[in-house]
Amino acid sequence: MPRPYLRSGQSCQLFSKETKSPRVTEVRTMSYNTHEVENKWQRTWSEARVFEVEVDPSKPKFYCLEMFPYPSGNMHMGHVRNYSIGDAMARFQRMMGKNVLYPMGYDSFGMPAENAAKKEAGHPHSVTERNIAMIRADQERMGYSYDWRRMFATSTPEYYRWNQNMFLKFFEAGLVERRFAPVNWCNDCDTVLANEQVKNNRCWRCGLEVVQKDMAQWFLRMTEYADELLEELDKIEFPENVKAMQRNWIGRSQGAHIDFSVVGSDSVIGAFTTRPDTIFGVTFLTLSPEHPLCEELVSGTEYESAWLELRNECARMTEFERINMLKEKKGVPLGRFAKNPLSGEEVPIYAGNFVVASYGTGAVMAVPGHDQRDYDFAKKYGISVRPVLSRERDGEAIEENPVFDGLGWMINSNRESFDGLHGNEAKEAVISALEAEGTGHGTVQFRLKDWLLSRQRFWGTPIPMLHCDDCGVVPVSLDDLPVELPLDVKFSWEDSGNPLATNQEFLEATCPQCGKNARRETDTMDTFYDSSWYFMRFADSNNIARPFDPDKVNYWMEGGVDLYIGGIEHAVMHLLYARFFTKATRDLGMNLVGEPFGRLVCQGMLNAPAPFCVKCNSEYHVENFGGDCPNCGGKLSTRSVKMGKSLGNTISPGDMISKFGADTVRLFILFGANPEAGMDWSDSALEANNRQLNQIVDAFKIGSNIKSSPSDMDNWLLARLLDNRTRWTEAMDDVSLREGVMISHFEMLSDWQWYRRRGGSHAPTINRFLSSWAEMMAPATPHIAEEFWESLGGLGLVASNTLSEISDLSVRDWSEILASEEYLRDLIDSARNLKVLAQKHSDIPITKMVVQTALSWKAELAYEAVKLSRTNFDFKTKGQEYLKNLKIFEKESMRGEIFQTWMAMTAGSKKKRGRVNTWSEGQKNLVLGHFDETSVINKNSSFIASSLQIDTVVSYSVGDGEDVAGKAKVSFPLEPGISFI
RNA sequence: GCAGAGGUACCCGAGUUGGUCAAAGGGGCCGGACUUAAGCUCCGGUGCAUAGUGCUUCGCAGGUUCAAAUCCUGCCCUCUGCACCA
Repeated sequence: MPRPYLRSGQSCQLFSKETKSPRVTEVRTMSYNTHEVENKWQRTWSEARVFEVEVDPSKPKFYCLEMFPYPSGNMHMGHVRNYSIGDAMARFQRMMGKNVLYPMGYDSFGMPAENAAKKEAGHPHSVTERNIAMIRADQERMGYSYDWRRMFATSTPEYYRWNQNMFLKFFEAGLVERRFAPVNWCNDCDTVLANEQVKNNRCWRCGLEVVQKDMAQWFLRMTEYADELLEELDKIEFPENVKAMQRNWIGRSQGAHIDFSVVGSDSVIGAFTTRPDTIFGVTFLTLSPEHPLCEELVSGTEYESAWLELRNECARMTEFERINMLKEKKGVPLGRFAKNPLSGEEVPIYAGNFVVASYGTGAVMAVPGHDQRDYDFAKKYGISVRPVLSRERDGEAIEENPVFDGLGWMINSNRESFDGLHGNEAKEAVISALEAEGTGHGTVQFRLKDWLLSRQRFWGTPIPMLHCDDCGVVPVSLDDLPVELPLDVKFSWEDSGNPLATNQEFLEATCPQCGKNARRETDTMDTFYDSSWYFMRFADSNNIARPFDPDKVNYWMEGGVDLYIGGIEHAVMHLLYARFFTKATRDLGMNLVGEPFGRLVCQGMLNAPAPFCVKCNSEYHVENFGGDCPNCGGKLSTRSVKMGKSLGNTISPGDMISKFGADTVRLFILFGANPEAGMDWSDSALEANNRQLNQIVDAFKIGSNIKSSPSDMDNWLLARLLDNRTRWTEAMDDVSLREGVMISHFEMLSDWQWYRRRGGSHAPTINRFLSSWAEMMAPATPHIAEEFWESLGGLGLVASNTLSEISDLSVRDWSEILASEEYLRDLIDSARNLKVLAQKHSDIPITKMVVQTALSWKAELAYEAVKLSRTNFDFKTKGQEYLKNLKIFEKESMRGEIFQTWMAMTAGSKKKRGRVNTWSEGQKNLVLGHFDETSVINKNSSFIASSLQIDTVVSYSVGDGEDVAGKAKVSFPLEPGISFI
């Protein structure tokens, strides 16, 4: 049973306040008081608590989440786009009857708060609190439907105590490690960085060049999960580029670890290679200049100084120099030799600037015969080249440049049984031989490193560990959590480093093992740790006994977050950490799911115009608009580039809301581009969307004040409603928001306008149409939709209702009324074009249109053709035979014309397909139903006449009147001959 | 160099299981209606031709097909990520 969706006897008061102004009554477009409307509904929603949800196993759940923001002050347009997408989907899924979890929180630990605190000599805590209040107010102003009860900030002890709690559990499980390691250090930020946070050897945050330091650091053993992280990428619904980036980052490569013993020494050089099948082609080894063995090998020899020079050069090089220098491969001999474990050959050892210390073992077995880089190196230093793979079976291995680096057949092995093996078989044979002789083994190498977790910063989660002189490194006991950050800390530019390190009160602790004094760890956690599990906390935000209740998490997280929306910049870091974390907590028994995110949508860039110099190919700050290029003095043009502070081409959401209202901003954002696509900011497009919204307001105003009289158009309107809503539901379900909004905010309006133009005016139909329309508008423009809903007397709130039932419409066959209207539209369209042409042949203005519809035998033929086409009749082979047996075909004089018509209907010509293939279902129904074109045209003659701006329209079947302008011959079923007088 | 995404009319942008595609929608521009007047709203136009179903077009060049924006091959260009990764 369809749910009743209207209260009876409602009078319409839609925006009656607006009509007070005498000016407005003249203006045909209604505008509305956005602030009043938006405030009113935001208040109503909040009071009715419609967005508050709880676990309810009887309903399907939908977890809609946006990457929570770092609170840096006011909300910016990128946020607006992110949340407008999420909110539309959350609201849509609620309408679809889902139990929707849609939370918001703040990722509030991090460096910027420290810097701000220094600037104003305050505390990061107060800076953060203030910023959270600002961004939250902005979010509320946009009307986002969050369950605010679940809100939290990660910088509160209520949250970060669970960071610590889980850290200790990871520690117990052996996932935490403290070790000395060469780390990436940023002088500006005064802290180490994880590998993921170094971009082109620069700090991801401040851009300063990263230097290497050796320090004791805390690691999370993410590499334990490397395989699973890689393999499950195939199963999850991430965009391809994100998957590619993660695969790239994890960088699994399969190969062999091979030990080369150093001649005249006990040392062994382990090398990783993906091509063990080329082992017989090794003619030298290359170590990274930093390799510890280098020093040992050259110490006290004539080679020492050259090596030292190379090592120092590599160590002090800036990034720019390094890139430049690496165009040239450079190396020095170390004066020693290593023994190839399979061939027994002794090959020279080099140090090379191109060998990366941190990848693999920092040593490369060089095969110049089959590796381009090794080949170039060998040629430069006069080292021999030995090809050991052939392109063909039983072929030769030849030295060539560029080298052959594909898989081939082994040859020139100086041991039995290897020659003739190919590709993977060859690799396996070599590995088995190495394993049998204890000189190597098959192995997998990852580019992914363990997660370097510790930061030497204040504003983060304190790592809950203690340093005891007697017991060493000891975990804080679970009962002593949280280890809180002290609030009585002053920040200033003079003090560099971590204030925790000098805070006596914080530092002093008691060792839980021996009871003596201990020193607290002063490193805090990388803030990516905070965001690696926040989505699970949202399932149970206010739990004070544990991070989250497993039952709640398992309900909400089943299959992962259903829709996760955020920026592509987190493709590797956040998304990889969170995936790892979820698997780790799963293995601790805290949750069932292993992959945190189901469908991931990465919103596109938001661009805005900025001055641009074509010649210099660079963009400038907006203050240069109208001026000349600061670089070359040439004329500046405009280009759309990513919105950002550096160019000043930002748009303030607050200003836009004040000017046009939240609904217009949301409509613009959603209509401007699909979520994944980049989008350009345009003031004129924003204004156009505002006009569109005002037109809709106008439609509702007219629609609820109508004199009622039924007509055929009512069925048409309901048919359009059914079609639109079906397509809308599909589009929205697929997160194709642009398409969804196009239907709900554009096509619905133009259908409404056509209905009105055609004289539609029936209150029950209109009510039905408008109330469904109000629902369809709710995800994108919720405030105005709610206003419409109320004015129509709808029950409850659109925000909490499920979509009203329209299945009663779908049982009816609307194709004929749709086709008939389409016929009329097409007729007017072609007549309009023809009229222009006809006018050229006439000296006096055209006043009359004559429409000659096709003769009945043509309609009969069409009927036969359509009927046959429904049975998958093969017109090509059997069509002519069928035609010849028809009664009409008996008239010999007409056979030529009949044949032509039949062919046009069925087989078509080379260039045009037969009508049975091109007619829509509705058109076919018209043909089958013996659609009376003449009477439809005559019935609508005055409408057609006014559309075409002529006086009279007459229609008759060919032969029933004068053949004006000889148009009888072109008449065809559904394509009448049209002439103008 | 490797990987991923792309190149559609003045602009943005849909369309890519081949056919109803001269190609949705929006912006801009143009015309008409309404109006004292519009920056509002409504109707229409916006490749060329034409009293009609014709021609040319979807980065460039070929190919498959009765039929290509859509499929295949090669090339050019743009964006993004990774990069002496062994």
